[in-house]
Amino acid sequence: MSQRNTGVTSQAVTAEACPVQEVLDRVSGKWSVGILVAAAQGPIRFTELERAVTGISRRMLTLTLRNLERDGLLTRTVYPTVPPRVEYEVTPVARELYETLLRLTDWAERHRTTIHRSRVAYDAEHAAPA
Amino acid sequence: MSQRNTGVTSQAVTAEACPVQEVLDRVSGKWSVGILVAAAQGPIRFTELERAVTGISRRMLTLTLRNLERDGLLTRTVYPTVPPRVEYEVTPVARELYETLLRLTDWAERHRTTIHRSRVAYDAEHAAPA
DNA sequence: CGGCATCCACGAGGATACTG
DNA sequence: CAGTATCCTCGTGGATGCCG
Repeated sequence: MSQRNTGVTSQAVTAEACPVQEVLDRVSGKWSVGILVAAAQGPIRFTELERAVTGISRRMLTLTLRNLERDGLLTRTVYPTVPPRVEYEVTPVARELYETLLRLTDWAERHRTTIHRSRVAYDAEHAAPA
Repeated sequence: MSQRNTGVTSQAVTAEACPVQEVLDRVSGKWSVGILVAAAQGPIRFTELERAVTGISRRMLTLTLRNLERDGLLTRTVYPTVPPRVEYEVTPVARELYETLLRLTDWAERHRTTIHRSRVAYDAEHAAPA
């Protein structure tokens, strides 16, 4: 997820998969969702985001913020005060996305243990053939 | 286990984001969804998948397949016939995931033009300050 | 047919430092 | 405070070749 997406390898995966892929590409990048979630609570400042999204670097925060803004998922408001103050806020579109993301969360939570068990079983069967 | 992991880089982003991130990580990798969609139609063979998921390499197909199988999203059935025959089939859990993925598709389609316009506007305003 | 192993290219993203 | 710029690492995934 860079400002200049040179590697747009996403082509026609499957007729039905295209739109999904599109969303996934937009939401991917490991930080987008975190930022979206943090901003979903209400207007939030740059530094606040930096602290809210654990582990993100200044660079990636800026980059991801720009992308989200570009896609119309976040609005950027600059207050020309002496200590600069910038606030980010999710748009209605992003809020809708957030809602559907919640479905995914739900799915993840419901099957978390099942998946985990599946992994353990798989690993046991494939890493310890003895 | 000298293989490289396709896209399982789960981390702690934000308390609320964790589960989402977990799903996203599992579904990311650019091929998982395509494979899931192709397999959702019913049992499908390796070569069929290779053709169904446009642009995927043999390597990535195998890798992603393994990950999906490991997570219990796909079942792998080997028929010990003379020309080897392996069939992959989505599990109920994966089918549920597929359903929620459809919500995302819906979101993407509903806001596709909006987002596209937002991008154009953003680019116009930021790349051509004149 | 259905893989796995190897080599390699590229770009996402971390660390660090500087600025308005 | 809110970025921007630069360097560098390393994971992701493409290409190719061999094997059961």
